[in-house]
This record gives sequence, C-alpha cells and structure tokens, in this order.
Amino acid sequence: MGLSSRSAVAIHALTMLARWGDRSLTSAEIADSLASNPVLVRRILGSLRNAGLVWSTEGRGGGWSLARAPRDITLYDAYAAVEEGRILSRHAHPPSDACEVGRNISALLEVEFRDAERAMEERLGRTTIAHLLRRVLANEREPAPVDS
Amino acid sequence: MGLSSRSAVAIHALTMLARWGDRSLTSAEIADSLASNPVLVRRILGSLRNAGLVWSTEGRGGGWSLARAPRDITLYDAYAAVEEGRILSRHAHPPSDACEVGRNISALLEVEFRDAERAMEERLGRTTIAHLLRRVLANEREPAPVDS
DNA sequence: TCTAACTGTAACGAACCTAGTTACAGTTAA
DNA sequence: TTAACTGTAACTAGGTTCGTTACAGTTAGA
Repeated sequence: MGLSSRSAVAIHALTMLARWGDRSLTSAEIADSLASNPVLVRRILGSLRNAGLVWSTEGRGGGWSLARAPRDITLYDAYAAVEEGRILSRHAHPPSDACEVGRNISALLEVEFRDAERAMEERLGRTTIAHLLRRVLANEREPAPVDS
Repeated sequence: MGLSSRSAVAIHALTMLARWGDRSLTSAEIADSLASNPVLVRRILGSLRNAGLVWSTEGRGGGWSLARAPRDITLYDAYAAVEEGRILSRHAHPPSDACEVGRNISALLEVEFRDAERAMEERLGRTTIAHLLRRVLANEREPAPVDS
C-alpha cells in the first residue's frame, strides 16, 4: 500500500512557512494551498510541533511559524515527525521454529530491511526545506514551458 | 502504515526453495514454515511466477521451484514482484494553482521521493537469496547463543 | 465586555488494504 | 478412480487514511 501522504502535506506546509517567514500562517491558508482541510493540517502541524519543527499561537491572529531555519529542516525531519513505524513490514507471525529457514530468516530480514529503510531516510535527509524553497522561487522567476 | 508483509513472505519462500533446490515444495509446506495459509502462499508465489522468479507444476506431486539461480535473485526482485506502486505517497489531491508553493511543490517532491525510493530499492538489490541462504546455513552450523 | 478568529481535539464515516479463510474447479500421478 | 496438488473467486474482520462536523479553549480588537 505504501505510506500515508502526511509527509507530503508536512513538507508542503513547511515550505509555505519558509516562503512567508515574516508572518504566521493559519491552518486554513495552508489547507487552501493543499486543497484540503484545516483540521487535517492542524493534526499534521501538531506532529511537527511535537518534533520541534514549528510552533503555533492560539487565538485571534494566531497561526503557525517555523521553529528552525529552513536550511536546518530536512525532508527526513518532516517524514520522521509524521510517519511512524517501519516501511517494509516483517512477518505477520513469527515463522515456525521447526524449519531451518523459518528459525533464521527473521533476524536476517531485519538487518536487510533496516538497512534499506535507512538508505531511504538518508536520502531524504540530504534535502532541506531551504533547497525546496529555492527551487520553488526559481521556477516562479522562470516558469517551465507549458505544452499545448 | 507501511507496506504489506508480502515481501517478507516472498523472500522467505524463495529462501526455502533455494534451500531445498533438489525438489519442489508445496504451498502447504511453505505455509507451515510461515505459520500461515497455503492460499496466501499460492497468491504470493503466483506473483513471483509472473515475474519469472519461480515456476509451478499442477496436480499430484506438484509444487514450486526456483526459475533462476539463487545468486541471480535479489531481494529487490522479490519486493518488486509482490509490491506495487510507490512507498512515499504524494499529495492526495493536486495542490492549488493559486499558491506559489502549491503550483511547484508536486514536481519537486516527485523527484525527491523517487530518489529516496530508489535508494531503498538499490540497497535491496545488493542482497541475493544466495546470500540469505548462506547465512541461514551458517547459523545452523553455529547457532547463536541463547540468553537465559 | 462582547465578538470574531484562531488552535486543539474528539468523534465519526466512507473507502481502501491486508491477512486469513472457505469453497471449488482444474490438473496430474499413482 | 482417487488423492494430492495448483488456481482463483469470494468473503470476513480488523486496521488505516482522509475528510468532515462539532465544540471547547484562547486571544486580539472593537
């Protein structure tokens, strides 16, 4: 099935907060850009706050701001804040001890899957919100040609 | 949420087929080792057959065998045969074109996520069924000490 | 002081996926 | 002819996701 789209929402929101860093954004503004729902946005930004990536203020005029410089927030930070658990699922049940393969494969698979997951995470950690924002602004200055 | 455990089942089954390479195994034998169900096993081995990794014979005395040498089957081959689609989900809906970030982020995220997924796949491609079988047999010769 | 604009969170539903199961048709060897 | 297999459809229970409604709490400003 694959993971949820929460990582995409989180990265989108963080990039918006970086773009309009001089003021806070409301969950409604972010939800508009996502074509989604303010409650969903608040839930996901809540996870980002728990991870120390953003902070919020309540009440009228309240909203959300980055808690760190965009160059100090990686895509892995966003991913780790909203996505829990493993990517590659292990056996649903412990295999049979009566089988040579069954009693050894779990530990071996654990190492392989863990390494593979880490490779993905390591790649996500190489890109920051600042990188994304720079490319967004570059695209805006020189829009990609539109086919037609 | 993460992916299904089909990859784990597929790799477990392939390792068993490699271990008992001189004869075919039935879905019931593999299901026993997995503490699972023969129908589930047949479904997953069916995907592996579609990918050219195993073949099966019907009728009495039938069963499953590897279609390639264990050293020519990687964990990525197994993964790709049973798991479809992407790992990191993209936006559930296309973001708003009215927002600077919204109209650029999808394409940028696509590149990042694709690269991250490829990093994981590349790591899975580095280990073969022959590697796993060798370690299973090594563990059997020299069992890991049991705490108690 | 009242009101409007926010966050924070619980609760719910529809859609979807997974793992497991039953059932049964088709194939093959003995 | 029968027993042992594969191949596959259909169904269930349980879990997750995304979206929504509802509402309590907080804050700024008229």
